[in-house]
Amino acid sequence: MPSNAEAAEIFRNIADLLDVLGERFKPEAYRRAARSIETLAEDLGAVAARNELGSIPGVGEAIGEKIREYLATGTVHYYERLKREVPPGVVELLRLPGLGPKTARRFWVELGIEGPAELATAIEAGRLTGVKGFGEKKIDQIRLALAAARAAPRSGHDRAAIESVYPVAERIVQALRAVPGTERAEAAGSFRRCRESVGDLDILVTSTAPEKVFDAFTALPDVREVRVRGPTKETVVLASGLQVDLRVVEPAAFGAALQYFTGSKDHNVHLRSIARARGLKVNEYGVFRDDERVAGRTEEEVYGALGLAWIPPELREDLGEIELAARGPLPPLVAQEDLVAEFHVHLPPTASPSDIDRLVAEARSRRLSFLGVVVGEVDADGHARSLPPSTVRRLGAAAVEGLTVARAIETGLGPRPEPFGRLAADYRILRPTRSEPAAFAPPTDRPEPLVIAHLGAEGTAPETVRRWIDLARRASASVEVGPGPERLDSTWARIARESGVRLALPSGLGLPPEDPTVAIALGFARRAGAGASAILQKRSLSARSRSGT
DNA sequence: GCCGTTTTCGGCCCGACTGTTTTCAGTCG
Repeated sequence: MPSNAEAAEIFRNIADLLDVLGERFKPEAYRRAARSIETLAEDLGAVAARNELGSIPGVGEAIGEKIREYLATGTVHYYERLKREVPPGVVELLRLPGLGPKTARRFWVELGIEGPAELATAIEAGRLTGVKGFGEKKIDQIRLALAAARAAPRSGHDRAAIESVYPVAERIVQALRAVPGTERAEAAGSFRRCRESVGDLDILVTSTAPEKVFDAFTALPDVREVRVRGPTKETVVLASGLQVDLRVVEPAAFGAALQYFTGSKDHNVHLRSIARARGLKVNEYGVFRDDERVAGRTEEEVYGALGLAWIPPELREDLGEIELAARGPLPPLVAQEDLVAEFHVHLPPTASPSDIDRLVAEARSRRLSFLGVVVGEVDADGHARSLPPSTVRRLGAAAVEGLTVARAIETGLGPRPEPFGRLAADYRILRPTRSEPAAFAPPTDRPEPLVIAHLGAEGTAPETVRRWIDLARRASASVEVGPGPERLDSTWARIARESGVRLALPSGLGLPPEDPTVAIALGFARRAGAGASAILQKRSLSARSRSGT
């Protein structure tokens, strides 16, 4: 079964092999294609069927042909040939930190070393001593890297889920903001772009006393190792294994540095080619014409100097956003202040009328205009439970000026469960079940589903998710987006949005202020290119009731 | 191998840091 992920993996492996073979530009070309394919919101097969492989950034004639070969046969001849040319162990050498293609190639060609085990033996036998370019420190470094790789064979390439990085980023940024001399401190990189997973955490600081910032950074409680420390950057590894890069720049360069360290790589490369075309140079210190800095203090300035509108970080993947920004300001993406409706709140079965009062009070203080509370649900075993009748009654009378209060039931597909027969509900939250593949038709019973939740539940096949999104479209329902295994990530959110399905985002009601769920859900929706109109709102509901029943 | 307000050929982002070098190569992001 061909998959985008496997195709990307093949092209990445081809890049590594070409690297070891000493190719100059092809490896990056294959990696670029791999990155594009990975973030594609659609199956390669579907794109190929429309004859549109060439529209994928970084995919041209040659790679397009290899994709078609892969889709048809499951393999790529070119890849198989390269694998026969290079011993597998030589590619493994590339995984060692500090050891790149040039060195791996030298080991292989000059010393006949064909893998990590042979390299270790060679070092212990003193075969590297006296070889040009290998001093004592370098050899020690390699020995340590080999030992680390033996102890944890697959570490170093793991990416952390963004929700787990949030508290870490928050803590570090706060700590650095507290350092005397710090003017600004921000997390950048894929974290700021709100990617689902984060490889390294990038932190950017402007300060009048950089040394103090580096000292505070090194002294953070969970720093396990300092990997690099220079006058403008430092890299540490936390106890969790997360690598954190810190850069300190002068305030006049903050915008340029933030832009640069937010990436993505492809986005930045594209920006620079535009700069060159205009006789400009972009780096992390600013936009320069000859030696004169023409922009740098803010990101808006940097984009402006290149003739572009500012681009939200979540869109910076070089997937067409730059071309859009060249034509004028981008349409606004959904923002925190658009999240004025909460459609999916659970209360414990023991909830009392006064719990309702508290919930309503919180909804008002958050300026929500809609509050939907689950009053009855069917759990995974088919057992139904509902809130006490007195609580439900209180809910019915809870609406206040400016706040609509609604009752929801949450069920799987199929006939409405009997226990809810007399329970008045305003809408239904549908929870997909994997065991109902034949039932992909819009339910006709009332109330109709408004939200499809828990869709990303672990183990759900992509094809099934696709069918649920299609069901949502036909039923005019929305799908939940956000972090965690039970909501959809930004790639799926984009697929949903592009097929006209609204996205349901949490409002944060009932969550502590430091909980990142809302920020991440918002980030995913923004990555999907969603504006406020793509989000399920109170008015989406009123529009439905007017046109329906 | 890709790509084009610099190009259909000839480029391919740019700088920091480390180690090994007396001026640079390799790696990394």
